Amino acid sequence: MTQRKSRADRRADLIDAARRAMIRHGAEGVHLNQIAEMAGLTSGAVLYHYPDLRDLLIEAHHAGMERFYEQRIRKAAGIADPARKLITTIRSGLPEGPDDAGVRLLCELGGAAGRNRVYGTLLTTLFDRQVSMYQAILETGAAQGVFTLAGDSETIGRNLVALEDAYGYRVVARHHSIDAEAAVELVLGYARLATGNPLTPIPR
Amino acid sequence: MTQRKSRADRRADLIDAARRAMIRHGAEGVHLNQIAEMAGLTSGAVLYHYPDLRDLLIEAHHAGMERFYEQRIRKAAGIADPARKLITTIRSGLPEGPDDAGVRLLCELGGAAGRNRVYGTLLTTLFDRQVSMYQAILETGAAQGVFTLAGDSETIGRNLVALEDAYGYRVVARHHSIDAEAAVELVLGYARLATGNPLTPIPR
DNA sequence: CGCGCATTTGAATCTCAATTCAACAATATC
DNA sequence: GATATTGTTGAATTGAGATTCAAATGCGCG
Repeated sequence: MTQRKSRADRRADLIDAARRAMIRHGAEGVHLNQIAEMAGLTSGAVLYHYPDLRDLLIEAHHAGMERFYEQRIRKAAGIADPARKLITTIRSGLPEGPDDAGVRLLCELGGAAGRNRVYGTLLTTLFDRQVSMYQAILETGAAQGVFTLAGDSETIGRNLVALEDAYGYRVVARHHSIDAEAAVELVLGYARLATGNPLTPIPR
Repeated sequence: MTQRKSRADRRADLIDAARRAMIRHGAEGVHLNQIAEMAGLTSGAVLYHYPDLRDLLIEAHHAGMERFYEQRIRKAAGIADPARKLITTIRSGLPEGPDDAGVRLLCELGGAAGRNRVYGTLLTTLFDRQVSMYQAILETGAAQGVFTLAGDSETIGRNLVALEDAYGYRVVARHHSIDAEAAVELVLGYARLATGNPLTPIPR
């Protein structure tokens, strides 16, 4: 038998297994057995912890978003210079390649969000948090005089998140000319226009 | 029995039924019986025309995209003034509300495009066509001197399509403050920045 | 140690959608 | 108007995945 675990540990495992299974099989096409297999358990054990599969899927999506957001914050955490911070943040919002797990999961959710209120709310909340994150960077840069904002910070923030989203989809769908690098450059291009800062990859 | 129809007519009906069924139940969660019911037939009849369901779904997605794209072209067709044409085109790329069928179907596809090459290609192709559409408008406006482009037309076109995409998702997911109107205004805001044209709703 | 509870299995069962197909009905063909 | 062809049904079958549950197993604890 598989290593026996405490309730909390096992639930954490299952959330992670569900996340990975959804990336492979789709947010809605995923099957109980696939999640069980990912976790190295039988379907009965999964059901023991989550009698309603939907609860597990929601928790898994929630966890995936939290992980995605936290990672972005962490990557930009130590950077004081607003220009460098903005560049780093933009990079962290785009997939590293077509198989990037974090972005793939978010993409899976897009369609379901139109039919499912819970998923819609989840995605909407993430969007707003990311906008706030950008606003903070933009306002700081403006206050320091390194950014000359071409509009209010909320609008620019929204556009940055929107562009990331959309180009993330392109990368994941394997657009022939919009790969991970090109996507970064496209978003950076808008950021330059909106901040009046050259945002060179390695600013002095 | 339901009215009997020719092969071609019935297939057209089924494509439309599949499109509507997918919008209601999801691109991947849709069932044969739901499509049959939408078409007013039994599952056997559907299978008679499409032994492999996937073929029907692909054709339905293809038709949905074609319809979406053609509609955009048609709405802007008679307009000579580049500024008005750009405004109209932007409007036509965004959903009219959270239940907009055209955009809903495209959103459904986003997640699947990462796992399914056919869907990925379909979406990528649509993206590129829309970019070309915008490029033509931008270039015309620049040639006439009414637009002062803040970058090359391809980049601006890509950003316009990307913003439409992303805000379309927000509207469909019922974002509390980004409704259909706000989405139009956000994309227009970028278009103003990129073209240097005020793009007022009713230009003289 | 041994009791008792929590976790997991595996097999049996249930459920529901896909699939098959013989029979039937509408339409076309001559 | 007879016959062939095409489209459709409805009922039977199959199959895959969800669900249930008694039994087995590991673990904490007195």
